[in-house]
Amino acid sequence: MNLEIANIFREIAYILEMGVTEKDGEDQKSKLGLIFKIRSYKKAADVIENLYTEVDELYKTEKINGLLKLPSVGKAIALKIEEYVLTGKIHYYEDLKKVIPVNVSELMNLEGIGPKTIMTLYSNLKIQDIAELENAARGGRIRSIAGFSQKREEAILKKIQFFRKGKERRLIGEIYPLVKEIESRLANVSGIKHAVAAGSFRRMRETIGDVDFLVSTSAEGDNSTKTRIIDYFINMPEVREIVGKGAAKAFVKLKNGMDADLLVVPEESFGAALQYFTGSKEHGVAVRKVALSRGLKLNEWGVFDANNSRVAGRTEEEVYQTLGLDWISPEIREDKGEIELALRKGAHQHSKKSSKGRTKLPQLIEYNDLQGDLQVHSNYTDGTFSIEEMAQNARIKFGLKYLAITDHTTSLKLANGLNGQELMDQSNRIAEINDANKDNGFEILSGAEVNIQKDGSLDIPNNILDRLEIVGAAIHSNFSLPIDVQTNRLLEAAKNSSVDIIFHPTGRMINRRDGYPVDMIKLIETARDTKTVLEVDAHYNRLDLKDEHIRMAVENKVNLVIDSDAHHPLHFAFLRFGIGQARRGWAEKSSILNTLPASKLLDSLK
DNA sequence: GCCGTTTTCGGCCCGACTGTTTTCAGTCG
Repeated sequence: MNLEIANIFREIAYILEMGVTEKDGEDQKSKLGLIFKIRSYKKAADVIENLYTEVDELYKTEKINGLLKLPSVGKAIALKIEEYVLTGKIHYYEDLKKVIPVNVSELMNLEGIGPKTIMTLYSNLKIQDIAELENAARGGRIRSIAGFSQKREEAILKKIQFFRKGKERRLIGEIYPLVKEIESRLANVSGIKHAVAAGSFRRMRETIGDVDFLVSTSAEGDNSTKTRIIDYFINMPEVREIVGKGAAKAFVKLKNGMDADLLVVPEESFGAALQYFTGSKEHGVAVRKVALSRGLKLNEWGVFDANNSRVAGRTEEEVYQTLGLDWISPEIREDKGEIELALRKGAHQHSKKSSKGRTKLPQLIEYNDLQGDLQVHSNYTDGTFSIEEMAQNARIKFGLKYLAITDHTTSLKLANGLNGQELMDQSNRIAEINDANKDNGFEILSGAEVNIQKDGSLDIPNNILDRLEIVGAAIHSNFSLPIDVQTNRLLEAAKNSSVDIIFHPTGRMINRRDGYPVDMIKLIETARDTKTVLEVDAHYNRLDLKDEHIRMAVENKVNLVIDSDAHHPLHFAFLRFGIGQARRGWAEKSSILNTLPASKLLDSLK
């Protein structure tokens, strides 16, 4: 429901935007009014898309007043939401569609095509969607429109190609090594002082659309240095195509299909540029508003006072501080309450953005806070290495103090799941290994990743499970049951006295499948009441829980763990992505049990 | 169309690049 409404509001905004400059007769003032009306619809769309609760639920309990409490939702938009909830339609939108029957949302997917271009294409050639645009371009009809050239026509065909290929966002784990490699190479180019991959990469988002490299140079005004840096960037071996370049910027397409940008700034602007290019867009907009409210202006070159002289910009800390804000970790820069909490006392009070009783920014878990890993697989099942090899790598290469071997259980035939007797044998083997390595300060815990069956029962009896130290339960089958049945399976598992942790609670695979439907509020409440731990699976194609669920769990005082789900010794590196995910969910060290030493961790389980 | 310890009117985030209608509108992040 929320996504449908958000899409309608966004489409309304685009259609209004298509007509803005057409109103020649109208004065500048009403034109401006329309621009801000458009912005209002877009803002409302963003808010509704990101809501925790469905608007029809909200409407059911609080009627129109509930809608009006949402930020960027006023009377006109609330009435339209109400209309959609009650009738499934918004007649204002239907009417606009009658006048301009164009699939704007689809055409907007083409890079470089915006509302104005879409309007021109429609009024000249009656083009309504990408298929018709492609036909017109192939037939050479685009170039006949005033202001369009053959070059533009070819560019459009190219953009359609890119769209067709699927501009899928990359999983952060897939591109992490390459981005880090480019980042460190840039840092070593002479003339560059700092080099950072900013954007969603720095915010540790699950998926990355493009990478923004930011570098600073001490040689201010020295254009030859900047040119040399830009030349270095566009000539890197990873570059397939140069999309564009200016005096201080360059855009390229990498051989792996990903877009990458470079921005070169002087050292005294580095902090402001880093703030700007880290985003998110919403966070940046909100921070610039804070600047305005204090009579300052913020852009990528610095913070400027009323006389337009720079008062900050060298470091990010300095930028935030000058605006009266505490420095905010990149992972939570989403304008979801962090700015209100970062405001130093005295400023603001009434905000529609809630942060559930918080008065300060969270002290996020740090990237070196984990002491152990509680979901690790060995060659007893579908892992590729022995228990000893996994343990040795965790200890020596990744600095961990303990891990739990949690191989699959019997009903997971694909993974050669262990039965009760085999689990006991493995547990004895683990005891032997621990005995033989008493002095290395590392402990292997016995465990299992038990299957939750269709009715919520487990495929290993409790009297066996109770002899293991870590029991994780997970769903691996029957994904398409309805939400109430699926949720009940998980609730039954959580209520099981032998189950310590629910592994990868939603079962999703990013970019591949959505996961089974779960009533996450019920699961979180049950986890809280039964002292069951929820896992943040750190494998970059899972990252399960999602950030908003982590935040809900933390607010409800549910304990979490971050596990690599390692099937190979190198997979312990995935823990970084799980920590990033936990940080994006506002998790503090105290919420994550495997930041504790093994003995205290075991004491904290049910 | 939304918003408000400068509140019911008059504001609303900002700059770079592109292509071309050579002075700026359109698009993007």
